[in-house]
Amino acid sequence: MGREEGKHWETLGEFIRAQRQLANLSLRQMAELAHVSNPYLSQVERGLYRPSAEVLKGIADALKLSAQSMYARAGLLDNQDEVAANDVETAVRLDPVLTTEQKETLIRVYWGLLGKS
Amino acid sequence: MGREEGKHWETLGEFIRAQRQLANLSLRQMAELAHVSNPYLSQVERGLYRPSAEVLKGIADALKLSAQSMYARAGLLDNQDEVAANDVETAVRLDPVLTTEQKETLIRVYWGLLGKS
DNA sequence: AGCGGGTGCTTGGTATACTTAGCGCAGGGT
DNA sequence: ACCCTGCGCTAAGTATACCAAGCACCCGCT
Repeated sequence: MGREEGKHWETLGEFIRAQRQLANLSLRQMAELAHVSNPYLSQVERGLYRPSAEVLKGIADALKLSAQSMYARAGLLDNQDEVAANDVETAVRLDPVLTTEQKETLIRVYWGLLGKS
Repeated sequence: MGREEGKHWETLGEFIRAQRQLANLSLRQMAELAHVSNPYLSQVERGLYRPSAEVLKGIADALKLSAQSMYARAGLLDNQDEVAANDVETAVRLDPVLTTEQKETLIRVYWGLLGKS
């Protein structure tokens, strides 16, 4: 009844699925990593269920991203400045693997996406 | 099977109860603030249940604590790798401006530069 | 004596998170 | 052809988070 929150959940599922495919993981592989069953993960990805925080953390671990960003995505962490203030640009510049030119192009792409010139 | 995690839950309940009494709130008062029933809050405080993240956030709000410290207390946030998470991927994922698809493409470009498939 | 309103706790039920077994389909070897 | 292995999804069940109603007790009032 009364519980009518935002629609974070649908987009959360899409987000998880996108990240999983980005990591080239199958449902079952990731389900095992996240310590959940594969059908359940499937339903979570399609927005049928809102996973508990434990599961969310497992998923975050499996995807190797911070639990914080997961919670933020799920709308469980409203305080946006609690989420680290690491912006894309500095992260790119700090990357130990990329060459300088690669960093430039990547940042250029980023700026392009932002619409900045 | 072997889901044998730490005993954060018992101490979490004690913690919540202590904070509640510190704020001079009765069970029912705080239950209303946290949008849960008072019997349930009672049981949470005595460690009978492990509350979901939503409830945890409600409690944190009611106690005017950061949800983050609540999750940390509940063992849902491994504080170690949270600090070190300034690689490019997570930075992109945390970006507040980009859309999900844009993040995907950007990460794909990044992976491409790295030579990973 | 009785009320009325406060406290925290127990009980029984409902909603939903989560699992195990199994379906149907696609691609690769024999 | 036929198996095998992998994919994602469905169906049906179990476990548990969560709630509404009510109990027992205490304290201040009349």
